[in-house]
Amino acid sequence: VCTYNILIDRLCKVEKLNEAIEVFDSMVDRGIEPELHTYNSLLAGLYKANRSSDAIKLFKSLRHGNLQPDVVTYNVMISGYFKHGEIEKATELLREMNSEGLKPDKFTYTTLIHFVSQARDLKAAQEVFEAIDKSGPSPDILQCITLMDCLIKNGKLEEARKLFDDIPGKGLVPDVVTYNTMLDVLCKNKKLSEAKEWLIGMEAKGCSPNAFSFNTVILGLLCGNEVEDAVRLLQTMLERDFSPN
RNA sequence: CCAUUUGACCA
Repeated sequence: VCTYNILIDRLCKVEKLNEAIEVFDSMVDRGIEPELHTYNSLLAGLYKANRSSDAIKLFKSLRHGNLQPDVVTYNVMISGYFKHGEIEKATELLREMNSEGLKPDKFTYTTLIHFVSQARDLKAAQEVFEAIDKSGPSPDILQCITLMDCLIKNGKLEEARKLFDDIPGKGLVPDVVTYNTMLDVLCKNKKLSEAKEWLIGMEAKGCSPNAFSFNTVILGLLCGNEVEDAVRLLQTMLERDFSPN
């Protein structure tokens, strides 16, 4: 069974979905019970291939079987619905998961914030965030980032900065992505020199920049006509085996 | 010490 799970998962990742399904079927034919992981992998694969109807079918067959969907299963389904704009279905699933006594976890929350931020519903995003802040376990760093991103996209750059300053106060440590998000803020704000300082500063704090960091700053420099610096950064980037974009 | 599944940042 382990072998099958790995196989199916790998096939999904390589986007050889049909083969994954074949393997899945042959598993069933042999009387091997797929476990929840198997379903979850397959569901995620189906959504990546935009085959939501198949995913829904699979989800239903799972529930009619003797397996209980777990939080992961719901998360996959919910984000899948969101991606296809089926908001009502997604919220319906949320309710359902509550009634089954399953608690939304940080993945669920991040998905929620992400979605409302895409809908440019800043208020809703902040509400979700505050709800998490109060009720649940301390907000995940990803939730802060997602909210920051939402603020940026709505032009509230200063608030995004403020949120960043709050992060250490919540007992969270800014990670690479947090820095990347801030770099993005600074570039969009035309604070290029600050962005460059941050790029150096984050490294000094033991947080090595990744390809995203470089891409963000290089792009910012180019927009600000600081081509020379951009080129210099590009070279640094190549020295570190990052591929430019 | 290690099998597999879901969320975030540039483009």
